[in-house]
Amino acid sequence: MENSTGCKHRSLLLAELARALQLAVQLAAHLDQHSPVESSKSLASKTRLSIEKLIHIAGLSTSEAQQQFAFPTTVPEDPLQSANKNASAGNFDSVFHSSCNNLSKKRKTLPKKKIQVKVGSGGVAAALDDGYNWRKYGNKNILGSKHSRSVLIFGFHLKRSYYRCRDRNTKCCFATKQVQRSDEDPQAFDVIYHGTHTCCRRLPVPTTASISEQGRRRHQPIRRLHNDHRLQQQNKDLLMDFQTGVGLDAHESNVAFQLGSVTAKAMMPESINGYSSQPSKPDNCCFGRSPSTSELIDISGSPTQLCFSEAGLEPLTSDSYVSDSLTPPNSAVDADITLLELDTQFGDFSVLCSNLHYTM
DNA sequence: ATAATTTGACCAAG
DNA sequence: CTTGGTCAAATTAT
Repeated sequence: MENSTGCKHRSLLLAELARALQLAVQLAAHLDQHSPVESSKSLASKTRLSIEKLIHIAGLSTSEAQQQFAFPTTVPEDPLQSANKNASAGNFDSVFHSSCNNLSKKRKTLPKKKIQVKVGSGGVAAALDDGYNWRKYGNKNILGSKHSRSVLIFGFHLKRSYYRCRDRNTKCCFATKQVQRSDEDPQAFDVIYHGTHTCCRRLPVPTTASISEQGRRRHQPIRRLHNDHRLQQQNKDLLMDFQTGVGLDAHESNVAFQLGSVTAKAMMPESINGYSSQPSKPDNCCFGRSPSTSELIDISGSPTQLCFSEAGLEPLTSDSYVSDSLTPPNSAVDADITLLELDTQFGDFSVLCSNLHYTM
């Protein structure tokens, strides 16, 4: 029984993969032939939707996939809209709505929507911002995570956070979501939606494509979220959690930590804390001390990449990009290097991206 | 003062 | 007995 369900799930994935590939090929052909912009846009949009659907299917258990994709023509425009559409198809939230008012501490066994968001240059909070107003009402330590080892190294436990719609009382909006770091990808977050919103969205939803777009624009000027102090606060909190996790505090200057397979060892300048938790200062001024010259370096602006290596901590500019600036001064040294990317202007941070091994 | 988040307790499902 | 989901008091931020 489970085998046949699993096969169907796999078939669903493969069929959608083939469709995504076909769309991508068509799009490439359109671009080569200088076809009308509108048709290219349309193809690009279809491709994006197909990929979003793939991500969604991949995130579902086999039974959920069967349940939710009984109507395979339903292509989600975005995670939340998809939830709404399935609801209108009577396949997702009719079930939920029939019992959503039965609020209790009972474990939820109702249908849910799971998506995965990657942290882009906009930071964690921006990546998790789906345009709705959520209120956190609890969190739990996650047990049995694949990353529990890294988590223990960090000295804290991975948590799942529980959010409910802020319009719960005013508009009887019983949508909830859970957020936790992905087991597969430490840079990604799993977001599980329960129920649909009866309230209105605050902002356009950042689609998976736009999230990728944010990633692509990593080195471009950012003109967003200036007035969203709550997002900035969330970013700051997440950063503080991270700092606590790796043992960074105002008095510590040495750090060695591991995130998954990524290891970093560094002598931290005392002013490392100046790199962070300073969002939205009027002049966005952030300084770090160069390990080689002891000069104060202005790393204001966003995003800033700092290279942790045994040589110390150095800011990277877009001019001196990874391949150049991470070349170890002494080629005989084995270096585990990671990048800590800090969006100092907004207090965003993300730990990225590579396990750059130099063995020469 | 008010709003938002954190945290431990509680209850039910597995 | 363990774990998931929620509540509500306490704490923290604005």
